[in-house]
Amino acid sequence: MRNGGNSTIMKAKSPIDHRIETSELDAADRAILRELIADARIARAELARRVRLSAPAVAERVRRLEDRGIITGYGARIDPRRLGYSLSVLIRARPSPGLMKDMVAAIEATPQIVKCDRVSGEDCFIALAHVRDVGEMEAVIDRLVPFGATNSSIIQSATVPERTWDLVGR
Amino acid sequence: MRNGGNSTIMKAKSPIDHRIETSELDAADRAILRELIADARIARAELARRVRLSAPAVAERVRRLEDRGIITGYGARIDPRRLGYSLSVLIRARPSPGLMKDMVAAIEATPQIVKCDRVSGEDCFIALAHVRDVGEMEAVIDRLVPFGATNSSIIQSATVPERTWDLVGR
DNA sequence: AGTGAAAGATTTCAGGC
DNA sequence: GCCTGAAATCTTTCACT
Repeated sequence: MRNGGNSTIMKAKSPIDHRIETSELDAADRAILRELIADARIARAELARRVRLSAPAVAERVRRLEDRGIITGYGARIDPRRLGYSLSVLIRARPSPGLMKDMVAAIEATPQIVKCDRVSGEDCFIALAHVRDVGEMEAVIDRLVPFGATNSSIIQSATVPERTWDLVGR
Repeated sequence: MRNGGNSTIMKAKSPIDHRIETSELDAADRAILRELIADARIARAELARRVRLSAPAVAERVRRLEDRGIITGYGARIDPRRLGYSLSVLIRARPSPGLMKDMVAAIEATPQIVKCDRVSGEDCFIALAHVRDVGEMEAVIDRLVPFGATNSSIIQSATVPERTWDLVGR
């Protein structure tokens, strides 16, 4: 036991200090996760160098992270702007009584909506749509309007641009 | 010119039918994008088989998609639940007059917030936070409260679970 | 631009600690 | 659970179409 001995489960001190402790993961696993979140296509050999293990050891750990469901997959990140989608919109939606199903169907049938969460609170859904222009935005919204109230916010910039790795901790 | 000849730029017919045409991208590029969005770690050789090109041709196309800024990177997808973050929360926030900077600082300093967009409309920010429990959620919200109004929605499920590939079209 | 083949890396599989 | 070393596979480069 060389690296895995100290399954560091730190105790939180203040409510906010819940230390982003990743139960069951040792420092090597966390390092691997951080590297793979930042660059999924890194070579195993290079990854091994960075976390100071051998290539087979890293491969085995990655496999276990996948098996345990911690890593769910690997994806290319694309820039919707470069594909001609110059506007990104967050749409909050609350279906009218009895029209929930229809609104869900409309959301699913609208390809510009690339993600939609069901949420608690005053809204029911929060959807993310990428559209080519204001006209297309209007068209997307008009698809939902028959089934309830909507509230749209155009995304102006990313104040915090994706930093999932912070969840992993050191 | 064998595959790249017909840069299919289809004309949209109805506002919603903006056919998700990916200007300048031919069918092979789009197929490559879809495959890489779905699985970034696919071997070039396998990718080549699927889009029916040779490995060097695919490698060259991928390189150009990266250079053109269409592919911005590759990342491992992780499941926050499996890391102990059992609650995901969308927090809308509107800073009080003059406290915008402070609120941004608070957002940036809160690692549970893994993403935050500046938006138009009645809110200013929409942040995504992963927290371990209700107590930690409260702690995160309490960090923002001094600087303005907030409105939290717990994510219950994913009505549409990430389908960026739909932007790419066929 | 794409193909096919060769050289260089990488990943995987043994066996041992 | 990890390491070293060898075999299989993949990636990259280069000459040619």
